[in-house]
Amino acid sequence: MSESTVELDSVANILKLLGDKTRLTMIKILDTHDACVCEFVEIFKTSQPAISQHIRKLKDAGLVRETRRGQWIIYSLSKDSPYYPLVQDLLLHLPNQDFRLKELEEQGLRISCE
Amino acid sequence: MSESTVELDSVANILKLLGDKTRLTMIKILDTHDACVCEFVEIFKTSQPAISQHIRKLKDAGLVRETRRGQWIIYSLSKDSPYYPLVQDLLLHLPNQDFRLKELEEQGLRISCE
DNA sequence: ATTGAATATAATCATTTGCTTATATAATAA
DNA sequence: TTATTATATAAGCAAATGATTATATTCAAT
Repeated sequence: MSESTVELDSVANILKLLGDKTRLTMIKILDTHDACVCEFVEIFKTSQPAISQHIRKLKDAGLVRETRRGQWIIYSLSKDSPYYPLVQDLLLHLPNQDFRLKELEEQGLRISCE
Repeated sequence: MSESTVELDSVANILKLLGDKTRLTMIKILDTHDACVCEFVEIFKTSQPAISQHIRKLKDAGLVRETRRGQWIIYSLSKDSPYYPLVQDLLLHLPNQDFRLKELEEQGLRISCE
């Protein structure tokens, strides 16, 4: 069969991880654009530590990987995760979140990280 | 497009709900077989109130519906839920759980509810 | 009517979660 | 070297979660 199944317990963990509005939105955004912590801070109007902690969970689960670029750390979806296919299927059911990055650009806050 | 997207917040809630080993297994089982509380009690080797409370959450979210049959209440997937397509996609990534019902039958515990 | 079986609900409690504040680290710029 | 910016980490705390025990409800059988 073409569907790759994974351990049920692991899937439950992934779903718990994505069962959070902030993290789910992050992943949806990262599906189309890499981003840094400071951008998420703006988008979610919350504290930097809060964002860092969300990101760490996603990173610990292997869903996201980081690349340092100067003083910024750019986060992106880790496409080689065994859960990537599952996550992709999930994201199809979510409305596009590009408007959030658009808002940032209008405020001139997106460029600040590049 | 053919994909039906739903509110991101609602999806986060559904994922949180399914981000629990017990509930996720329940849904996977219900995808192929209706079941009653007493069967889940046997399968998960946990207390009856614990199972009832899990079921209530699934019911409150509209993922599951109940049908009384004598003294038993039979639970089944609610296929008209707006989240049914999402759930179906999810379940494809999970290993089959039929062995759990098979074990029940071998112990003669499945028939007890019919 | 009474008993028993299946299920639900309520109260309680320990654990987990997600935030906050405060502080540390790492890279850049002056 | 010192200051600044981006990010991480730690500690503390309130709220949410999932179990347990005890009790209520509902239907069936006697």
